[in-house]
Amino acid sequence: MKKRQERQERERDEMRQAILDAAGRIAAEEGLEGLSIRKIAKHIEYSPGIIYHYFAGKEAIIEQLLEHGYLEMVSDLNAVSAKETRPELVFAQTMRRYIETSLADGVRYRDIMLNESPSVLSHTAVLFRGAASQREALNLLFRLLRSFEHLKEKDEDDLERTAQVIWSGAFGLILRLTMEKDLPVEQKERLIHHYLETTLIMIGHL
Amino acid sequence: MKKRQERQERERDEMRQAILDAAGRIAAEEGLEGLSIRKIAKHIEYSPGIIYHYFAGKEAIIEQLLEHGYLEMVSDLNAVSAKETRPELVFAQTMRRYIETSLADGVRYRDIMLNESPSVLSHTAVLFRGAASQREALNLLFRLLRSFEHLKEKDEDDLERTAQVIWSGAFGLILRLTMEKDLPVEQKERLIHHYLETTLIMIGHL
DNA sequence: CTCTATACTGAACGGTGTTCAACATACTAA
DNA sequence: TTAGTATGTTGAACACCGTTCAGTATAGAG
Repeated sequence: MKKRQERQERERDEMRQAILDAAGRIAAEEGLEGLSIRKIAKHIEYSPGIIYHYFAGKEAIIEQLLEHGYLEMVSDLNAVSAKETRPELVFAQTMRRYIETSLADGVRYRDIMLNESPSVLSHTAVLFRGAASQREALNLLFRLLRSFEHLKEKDEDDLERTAQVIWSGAFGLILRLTMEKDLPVEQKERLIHHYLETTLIMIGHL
Repeated sequence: MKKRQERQERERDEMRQAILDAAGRIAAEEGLEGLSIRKIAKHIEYSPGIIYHYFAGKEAIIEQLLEHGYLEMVSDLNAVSAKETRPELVFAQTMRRYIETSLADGVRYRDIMLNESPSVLSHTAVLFRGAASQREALNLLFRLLRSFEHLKEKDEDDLERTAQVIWSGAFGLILRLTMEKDLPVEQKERLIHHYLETTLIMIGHL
């Protein structure tokens, strides 16, 4: 009978999830750098040591946390691009959503705590590590590019690199906008707009 | 007589510099996250407490460290752009240098220590905070753009935003290249090339 | 020769991630 | 049913960390 094994595994997963949930709540409230093993332990009402039976260490927990958040976001982006059909609009809307969601998350992680630079740093990390599981997002963008009429036959590798360049651009833009946190909303908007516009110009002339 | 005051001030500066030097050496050897007040203290053969007579805290030291490195780099870029005159070439060479120097720094900070993700994080921080004192770099890029014949009369704000978008793109590209550390050199090269090319296409059609 | 400002120490506070011997409990095999 | 093993769990300990601060030494001013 392997019922036991199943249940054991399920319980293990539940514990892992409980740890991740606690970690998520703490990170949301205090920022990533406010997250500590001991706090998680207190939250789930166990002793700190136990966490190492379920995760290799703090890093592993953070990694899981960020990966989850990031994948959630990408699936969100996919939903957007299903509604519209004109390539330029799909592109613009998707990228805009990506940028805005990232910024919103940034505020969530940053403004809650008064602490200045370490949190900025942690936000950078969020984006950064998110990007590590980013193939999916890149694929999305790749498909987006393919949907442009004049890129239908373009060389695969070239298009892939173009996608990377565009993605990197958005990535950098988000960092800059996060950084200059006191930039008026209106000016942020203009920067995003400009980014989308110039990128579309570029796409148009490939 | 204020000779005394002068000397006192000089000594103060020397101590500050000694602290920064020690911090720099440690950061170069162990990465930014390996840097600690206590290690600095040991390095300069003083007790940890004294450091707080010269700096507000660890953050302040790191800030100084990064700002210094970043400014050095920008002045380096200026030197490059003085030699060549054709706008496209100046642009390409400057951006390439920026990217490559950043990557080289990345390796210095990362590969020396085996430790995986925290150092990646710290590298991100290097670029990120560097960017905080980045007006200078942006100005450089702005002037670069102005040197293109067809942009001579372009709207100031528009060009400024274009510069920001381009800069952000490079920024993001560097992060991506740092991230995927195992990418073959040749492929990195192709990505950089592609970035420069597409960006130039974009500039050409503004 | 006091006095005061500055430099400096070293212990302490309250954290951190991580490890590990020991114990408890649940389940299997005899 | 019982002995034995695998798993879950604890709590103390280790070796760090940034930061503060009472107290001491030292050097220059009056």
